[in-house]
Parts: sequence; structure tokens; C-alpha cells
Amino acid sequence: MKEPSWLSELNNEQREAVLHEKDPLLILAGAGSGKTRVVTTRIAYLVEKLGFNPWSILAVTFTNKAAAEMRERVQSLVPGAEGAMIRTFHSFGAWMLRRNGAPLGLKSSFSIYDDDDVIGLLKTLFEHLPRNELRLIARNISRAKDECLTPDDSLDHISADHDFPAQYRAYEDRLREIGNADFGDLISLSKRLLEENPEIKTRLQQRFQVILVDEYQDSNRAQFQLLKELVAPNTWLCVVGDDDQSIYRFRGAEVENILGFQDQFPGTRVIKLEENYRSTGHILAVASEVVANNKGRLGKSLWTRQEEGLKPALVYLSDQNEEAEYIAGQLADGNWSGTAILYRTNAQSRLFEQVFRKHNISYRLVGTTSFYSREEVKDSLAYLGFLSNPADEVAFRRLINKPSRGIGAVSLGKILKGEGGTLVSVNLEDALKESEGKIRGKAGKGVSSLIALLDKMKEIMPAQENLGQFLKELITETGLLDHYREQDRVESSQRVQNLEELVSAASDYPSNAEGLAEFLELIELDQASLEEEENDINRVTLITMHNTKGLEYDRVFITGMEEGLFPRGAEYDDEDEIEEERRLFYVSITRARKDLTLTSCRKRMLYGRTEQASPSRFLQELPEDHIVVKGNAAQGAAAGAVPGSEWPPGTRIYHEDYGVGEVIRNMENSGHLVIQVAFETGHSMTFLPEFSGYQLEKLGGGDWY
DNA sequence: GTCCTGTAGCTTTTT
DNA sequence: GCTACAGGAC
Repeated sequence: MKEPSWLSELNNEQREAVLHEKDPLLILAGAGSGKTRVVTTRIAYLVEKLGFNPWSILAVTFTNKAAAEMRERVQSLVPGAEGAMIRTFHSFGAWMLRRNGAPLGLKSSFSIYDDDDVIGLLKTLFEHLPRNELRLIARNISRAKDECLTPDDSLDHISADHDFPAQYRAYEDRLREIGNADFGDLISLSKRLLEENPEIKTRLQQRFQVILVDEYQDSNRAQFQLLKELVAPNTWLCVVGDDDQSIYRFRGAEVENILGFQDQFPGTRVIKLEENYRSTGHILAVASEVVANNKGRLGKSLWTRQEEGLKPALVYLSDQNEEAEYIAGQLADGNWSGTAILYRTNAQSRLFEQVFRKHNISYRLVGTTSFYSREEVKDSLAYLGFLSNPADEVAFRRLINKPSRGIGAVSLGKILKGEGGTLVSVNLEDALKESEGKIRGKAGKGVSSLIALLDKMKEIMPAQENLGQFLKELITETGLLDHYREQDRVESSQRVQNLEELVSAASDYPSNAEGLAEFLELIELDQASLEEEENDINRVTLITMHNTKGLEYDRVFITGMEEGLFPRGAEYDDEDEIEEERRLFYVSITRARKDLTLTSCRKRMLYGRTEQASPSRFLQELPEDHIVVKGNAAQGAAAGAVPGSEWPPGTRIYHEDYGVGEVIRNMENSGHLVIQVAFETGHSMTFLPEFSGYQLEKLGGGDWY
């Protein structure tokens, strides 16, 4: 029997991974080793050769992009096989909860709250707390859910704040009352659903005979527990991942899930994919050498058949301006679309944008302010969300006075709490109607007009051609469109254009309750789905290191290789954190196919201050034989010192107001020397000696020797 | 109820 | 250096 070409094109290990049957399978796939190819081919093989019904296959990924790519590639191998359930973990959770959530009190039309909405809900519960604290609570709730912890569990390791469990409980109660779910719920409630309802669990276990998990190293505890619930003794379980590419620990990802997989699932077969098809020899050697510094790895050694290629360059520059100019110079060859500039923090992109604009270099900025977090989009979605769920207080608060109807905080309080100060109704549309006539003046008229508007919207909905048409009516009738058109005129923004994009995306859905729920889920779960991809244009990619996972470029620049910036937050030398940063470095290096440049600056402006920078510790880990160094590192300046400074670190001083202290750091701001002094009183102050030096008296020490 | 100004605080963030 | 938010002035 002749093999399909997609099977015979695989190398031995890849082939083994595809053909493996029954027992749990752990595929350790190094960067660029053809991981996606193995997963997609495995699905194709199971359907085409072993006769599995696509319906019985579940493949989970972490990003919508990965899911879409997987679906596409499966289809191109075996048309029809893409009928397998290929979803992100969260989208799978949502799918399950919409169909089976009744025992948990969830209606099929629940909305999904993103981080902003969570903070919005917390704000309704704890009005007096400053936003910062609300953000912290939101983060901690999300962390608790990553571990499947309820307010009843021990939460001491999440937050030492004694109020936290009560705050978490209040949040949970309110969210259940409203009937919506947050991102964490999509996983943790799914797990609870299966745990508490054996009949649902059995049904799903019978359906999903094959389960594949991609990027397994990024799964968190809750996702692991959900997976355990789904897997029956006879399930064909296969997980794919790379412990060296685990870079989301800060979001709850547990490398332990992949490190301990064999213990959790006895009888596991492990297959390593170590042949790299992406990068040339020197680049791969550098990557391998760097990541070998990490302990706690399963251990792989990548190799390539490719030529040695170019040696990666390590370039020392004086500051971030020179860095941007240097890269702009390198880009003069016009190969932009094959090039990516990587940085640790989003803030670093700004200067590149400026300099590239100056040199007429086209660029594409990946992953900044998301389309959905824009005000006009959020406003429109609040109306849609509220029409879908009139208990949605977060949406209600957003739309009540947008555009302005004269309903302020006082009137809003009356609507929600009535005259007596108790909650009028969970259904806020009822509460709104209840309050009509009880509120005077402008606000009273506003309430009446909002009621009329909502009624009209519900009435005209079924008559619209599609949901886009309905949304267009909605933003016109509410006045949002006029409101933002005016704003565009004044601020020369593009808000109306964004609204038009939203309308056009909604046009694919029918104008009814189901279409509305589907559309809302799409945009809640896939924030990138509307952003236009114009890949045909020759443009440089500006992107954070985190965002590059799964991508590759001919030429890569890794910028800002400086201590404190990358690795970031290195002051406290937490070895686990350093290892995570090192994995991030490994991920970044392995994005490059042929050409890799690392840049490191001696000075860097951060938060508006220019500070001396020392080279990243990772640079010492680079194998000398495989790199080329340009420029020099420190030019003799000690860390925290400014060359030629009269006040180097270590200088003992006396200040007439603060007493005795010691200079701990020199900085530069707009050409002026700034010194930071730690006083014996415990105070830390900064001074510009040029202007306030008369208040400072040197006590000796700290001279240059 | 809306507009303006001073100040805190700043990672990474698939979902 | 920038931005987002709270609090005061209209």
C-alpha cells in the first residue's frame, strides 16, 4: 500500500510520534523541529489511516492563531479531518460550559469578562478602593483560578492580605448572580463541571477518544486538572511541548506539568524531536549553549543538517538612540519583511518607530493596544452584551451615560438601589424601568430615552439582514456614531473607522440572540481576530520577545541586552526568574533562520532617566567561537557611575537637612549629573550636584583609583 | 455633570 | 517620558 506523501516526508522521530498508538505520548519538540507538522500529520493519520471520526478528536492549543493554523494545515492534508475539535483551552471550556453549564447556574448565553471587565465588576463591589488595589485583587483572583482554588481554599500563598478571601468570595457571588464568567472560570468551572457531574464527564470521555495538547509547557495547574478529568483510561493522549520554551510562568504556567508528565500518566512514551530545520549552525549552537545554563530541564540537544552560516553578531553601542540608528542602518538593504526587532518591554518600541519613520522604513508593530480595549469598541460591545444579558452590570454601567444622557453617579445609584437602598433587581432593564418617573429632570429624560432605545433595538433586531446591520442601527440610534465622528474631527482619531470594522466583522452573524452570543464569544476570546493582516507589504516587524513564540524570521535583532532590562528585575536574583528569562532568550535566539544580531547599550533612558547600564549576564554565556563581537562593553565605567563624575558611588557626604549619607548611584538627565544618596536616616534622595552641590559636603571615600 | 490639571507608577500577558 | 486616574474647579 502506498503511503501518502505527507507521511513519507517525515524524519524517523516525527514518524514514530505520528504512528504511536494508545499509550500516553509526550513529544518533546525543540524549537524549529517540526512540531506543528507532527501534530497536524498525526490528526490526519488518525482520521485517514486508522479511521477515527474527526468528531472524536480534540486538539487544544493556547492561541487562536495556533488553532487556526492547525485547522488549516490538517485540512490541507486530509480534507474533512479539520472537523476535529481544534480549539484553544479557553474556547473549549466555553464550548463545554455553554452546553452543559446549567448545573453551575450558567445560561448558554453567558458573556465572558476580560481583565478590564473584572476590574469593572470589582469596582462595583469595592467603590472606595483605588484602582491599583482593584488591579491587584483582579490579578490574585486570576491566579487563584489558575490553580483552581475557590474562596474556601487556602489562599495564603496567593495573597497575604486577610481581606482577600472575602473579596474573592464577594466577587464570585456577584459574578454568579450576573451569570457571566471570566477567563479563569472557563477552565476552573469546566473542571468542576466534570468533577461534579459524572454523566457529563462520561459522555465527553466517550466522545473524545483522542486528545492532543499543543505547547503543553505553558499549561497551568487548572488546565492540567481539566485535562485529567477529560482523560479516560483508554483515551489516546498526546502532549507536545518544549520545557525550554516555557515563558509564561508569571501567568501561572507550570513547567512541572511537562516535567512530571510521565509520573502523572504512567506508561508514557517519550519521543524527542531534536533535528532543527530552522536555523543555521552557529545560531543553533549559541541557543543550545545559552539554555544549557538552566537546571531543571528534561534535556535535549538540537542539531541541524544546515550549513554553519553567519556567526551571530554581538554589538555594543553607547545608548538606545545609537541602537535604533545602527539597526536602521542594517535595514538599508531593504529586506524588511524577513526581519524582526525583538525587545523585552513594549516601551522600547517607541524609539524604533521614531527612527524608522525618519528613515522611511516601513514597520509593523505587533500586539500593542488591542482593538478591543479601545473605548469606542468597548462601548458598542457593552450595548450588545447588555442586550444579550440584562444582568450584566459592568456593561450597564458602561452604556448608561454613553453618549451623555445626563445620568450621573447619583441617578445611577437610584436606578440600581431604588429609594430604599437595596438592590432593585438582578435584571437591570427591569430596574431601569422601575426607576422611570422617579428620577427628575435631565436624568429622568435620559432614563426614558434609554428605555425606549433598548425596546426599539430588541424590536428591530429580527428584521435586520445580519448582525452587522443591527450593530450599525445600534450605534446610529444610540448616538455613539455621531459622538465619535465628532471626536474624530476634533482629535483626528480613527474611531469611526474602528466602529466600521466592528460592524463588518458582525456581518458574518445572523441578527438574533444566537448570532449575538456567537459574535460576542468570538471577540471576547479572540482579541486579534479583527486586526487586519497585510502580509504582502515589505515591513519590519517590531515585537516583544514573548509575542514571537511560534514565529520565525530570516533576520532577527535582539535589542536591549542589558542587566535590569533583560534579564528584567534581576536585582533580587531569584534563580527561577533568571531561568525563565533565559528561556525567553532561548526562544528569541531560535526565531532566527540565518542572521542574528544582539545589541547592548552602555547607557539607556528608562522612565525618562538616562542610566548607566551594564551588559546582560546572558552575554557572558555566549560561546565565543560562534559569535562576532563589535564595539566594547563598558569602557571602564563602573556600574552605577557616570564617567568623570565628581560624586562617584561610595562617596560619603553630609547634607545640611538630611545628615550623613552615601552616594549609591550616578545617573544622567538631559546632560546633568544626578546622584542618588542613601542617608543614615533611611531616606533616599536624588540631587543635581551642579545646582544643589552647595548643600552637600564631601566626607571622603569613593574616589577613582 | 464635565473639564482640566497635578501626580503616581510603570514587565512580560497566548486566554 | 508618557499615561491614566483622582480630585478640584467650573
